[in-house]
Amino acid sequence: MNPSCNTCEFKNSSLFKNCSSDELNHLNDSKCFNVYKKGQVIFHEGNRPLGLFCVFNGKVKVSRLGSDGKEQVIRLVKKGDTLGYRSLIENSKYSASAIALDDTEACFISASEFNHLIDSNVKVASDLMRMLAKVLGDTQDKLVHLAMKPVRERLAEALLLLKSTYDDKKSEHFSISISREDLSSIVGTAKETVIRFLSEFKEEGIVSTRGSEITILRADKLLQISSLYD
Amino acid sequence: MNPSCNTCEFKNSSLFKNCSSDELNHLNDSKCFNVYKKGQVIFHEGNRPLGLFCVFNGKVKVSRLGSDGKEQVIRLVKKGDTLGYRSLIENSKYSASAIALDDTEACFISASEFNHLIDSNVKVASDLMRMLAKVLGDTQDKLVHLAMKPVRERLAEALLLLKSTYDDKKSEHFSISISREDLSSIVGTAKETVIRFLSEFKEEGIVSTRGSEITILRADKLLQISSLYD
DNA sequence: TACTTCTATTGATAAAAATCATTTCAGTGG
DNA sequence: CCACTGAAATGATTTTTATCAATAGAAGTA
Repeated sequence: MNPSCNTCEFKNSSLFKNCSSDELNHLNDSKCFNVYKKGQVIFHEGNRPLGLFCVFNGKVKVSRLGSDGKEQVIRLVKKGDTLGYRSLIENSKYSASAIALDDTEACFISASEFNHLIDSNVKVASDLMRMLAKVLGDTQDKLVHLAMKPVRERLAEALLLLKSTYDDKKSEHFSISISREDLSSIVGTAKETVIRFLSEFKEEGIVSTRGSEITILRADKLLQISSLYD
Repeated sequence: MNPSCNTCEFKNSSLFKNCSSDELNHLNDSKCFNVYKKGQVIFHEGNRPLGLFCVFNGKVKVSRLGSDGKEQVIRLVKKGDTLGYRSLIENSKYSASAIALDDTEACFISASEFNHLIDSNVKVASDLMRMLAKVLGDTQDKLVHLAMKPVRERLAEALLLLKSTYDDKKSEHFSISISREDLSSIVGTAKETVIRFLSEFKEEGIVSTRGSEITILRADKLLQISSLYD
């Protein structure tokens, strides 16, 4: 159950891929394995970070809440991803919350452990820097698309993002169970608006739904729709 | 005219504040001082970065263009700021263009020089990392506000951003000459929409305009307007 | 099974913003 | 100084999206 860093599935792909065996053992001794139920808060906006999370399994949304209760998803996190490093680096409070979209397991690594690691292993530090640069680029993309694309195209893009993030190629068509509320928070629009365009997609045979589960039948068409403005 | 790194105004505040005198001399020998006219492109979306820019004077917008010709400003850059580092770190093409909003002077530092510096001086690397984290945070803020706030509030925010970025406290009221087109690209809306709300602000005595010059008379009111939803 | 509750869906309407058209204004060059 | 040009400003209209209201459907529970 509690995975060991030295045999972890993500040993060669995570932020810690350039750690030595010793460093991994050390991480393993100090880390703390946590389980979160769907909907549970992993960390909360405004709190001070005590360390970072390495997601072992599940799905997580990083999002911010407006005073009117509206939510905007900033990032989707999947297994193997690191979570909560930005505030840690900046030494500031969390500016967003992380909430499990599914039952999720994550290892917690303390701030001191993490800081020690990036101070002592230049490769990890430079991987971290590249990761930051990549996430910054992704966020800029989001910003530009939010400003320039209409909802229909952003919805197509969001569905493709869900697919590219969470598809583990186990079945012919990618399916995901996601509330319309969450989906609208990714797209940056109202729940009803998402539902309407989703219904359009259904009529066009691009997706199908059963309850809250959405199945993508024609990713090619979604790609076409999403990139009308690119 | 051509400033020396060792006596540069931004020696103690730039990304290079933790360089040794030797390192600064080395930077100085290899750097290249450039002058850009207002409206001139400093680097262009899609090109490969050859180095980074350290802005010595002027104002720069970093923005992306949609296929429909619409522009979205991602970041405003002022003197003392570094420009074009994200693509360099990611080793990818520029995802946005940098365009001078005013006559601008900037020093160009080659990629190899820069990479050598961050490999050899851990402090510079960690400052760079913190800078990335900060810019990422700012971009996430932008994203959330774009998704949640109506135009009137985003315009108030944009005016405050211009003030906080470019005000050098030389006069009682901050003034800036900016085209309505550029302003609307910062806010993420249409030119006419910006003009309408700007007219409202004028009627309310919050700003005044003369041609393309905007003067902020009541920053406090702008703050109030911009944070209705925070 | 019947009931309860939550969520998805659809419809009607209102609000916000974009677009198109026109007029006014400021700066530029003869 | 005046004509010219491009940008700012305003008005009218359309499009897009949000909001409010009601219905239908799924999932869990007694």
